[in-house]
Amino acid sequence: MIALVDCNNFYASCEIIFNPSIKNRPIIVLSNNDGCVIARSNPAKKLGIKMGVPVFKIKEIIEKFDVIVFSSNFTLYGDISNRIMSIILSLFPKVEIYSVDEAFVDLSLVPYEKIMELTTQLKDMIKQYTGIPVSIGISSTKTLAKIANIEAKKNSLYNGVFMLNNEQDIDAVLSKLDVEKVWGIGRRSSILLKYYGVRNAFNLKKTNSKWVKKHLTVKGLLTVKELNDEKCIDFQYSKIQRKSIRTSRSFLVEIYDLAILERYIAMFAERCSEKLRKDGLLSKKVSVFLQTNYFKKGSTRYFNTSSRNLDVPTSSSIDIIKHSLACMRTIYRSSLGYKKGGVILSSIVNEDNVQENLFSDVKDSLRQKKIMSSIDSIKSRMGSDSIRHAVQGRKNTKINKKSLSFCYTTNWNDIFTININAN
DNA sequence: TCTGGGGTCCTAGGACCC
DNA sequence: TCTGGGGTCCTAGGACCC
Repeated sequence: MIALVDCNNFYASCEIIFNPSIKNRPIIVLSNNDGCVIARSNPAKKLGIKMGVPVFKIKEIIEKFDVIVFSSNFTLYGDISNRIMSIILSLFPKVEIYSVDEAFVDLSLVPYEKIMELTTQLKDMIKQYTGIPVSIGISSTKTLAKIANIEAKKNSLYNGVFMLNNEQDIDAVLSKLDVEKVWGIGRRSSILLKYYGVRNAFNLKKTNSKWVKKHLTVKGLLTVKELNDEKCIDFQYSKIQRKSIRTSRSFLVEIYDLAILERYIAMFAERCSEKLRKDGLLSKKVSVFLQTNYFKKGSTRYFNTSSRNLDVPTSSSIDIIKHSLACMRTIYRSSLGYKKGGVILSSIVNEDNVQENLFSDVKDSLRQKKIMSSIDSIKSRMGSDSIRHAVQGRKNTKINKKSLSFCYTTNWNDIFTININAN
């Protein structure tokens, strides 16, 4: 059997840990620039606030119902996530960390009659140690465990842990589940499926394999097999090497000025190279994209990317910034205002697995390596703002976060203070 | 006024080879 | 009248995930 452990309303729950008094209030967490809703507490869901809606569209609801609004505090969520994952790993050796708030647990070594007891214990432990409520769904394949998890969340009778294990029960649950809710079936596929009368997960389970492969590719076929109790999607116990690294942002206002764009692109490029170095990786391909505001009616829709293949893989900010800026200039059109941009690194290889070029300047790359490690160590001691490339300019390229909570668990200055009054 | 960010995988079609 | 057959590799774009 496989268990899927999934945190309930994760980002909202993280905010509640340090503000217990808001536990039963409607809470939403916003994306970068405080743009749209990316997490909601249960009371907020009940108010009809949908995932992904832009804040300005629900302004009235927020005011009327006194909804509590947080900017996203990914540092906090990341740290809480790490704590939860280590609790899971302390009880179960075979775990796949699937996302910031989800993990698959391989229960193949757990005796069947012990499964409910142990998973319930895990749920209680996470709640006690971190304050985060989780739901656990158990079944024979990942896809079915996902569905069991939906059930565990939906029905409070199950007390957060639900096992889906005999065909009759499975079919009963599947026939009540909208096909779009199935893991792997997205918006596009569900439109197609519904057009052909495949409305719920049970219909999908019974759909002809050949038809599915033709219309939904092999991925769809795997999903259908998993619904039919056939394990197809393997566990990934160890972290596999990343294939791409991206840093991108929406800008608060439309940017026309090349010099300002250069600052942003340089900043993105540097972030990307820092991520590379942190993982001991090198990249051989740099891409940059720019995009105009496609929500604005009547304005030119422009999206373009430009890439460069490098002779030798690198993780040097100097190189990566240089190439990113060169790419950016080839797609920049001075008449347009840009709303979003980003840098993507791909063709990623491991540091100690490099194919050097016959003509590469080994001396220079060693020199750059030293510079980079100096910069990294200065930043780790003095803060990430302490040193920067000239092209990034002196001003901070800030994004809007009006309602940011503290980094309670990762920053000494943000640690809780308790005043005890002797009187 | 105002609409996130970071990933993965698959496929069709182009470019190339003999 | 009439123009092969069998491959590989790469990439852009689409669909999906959280």
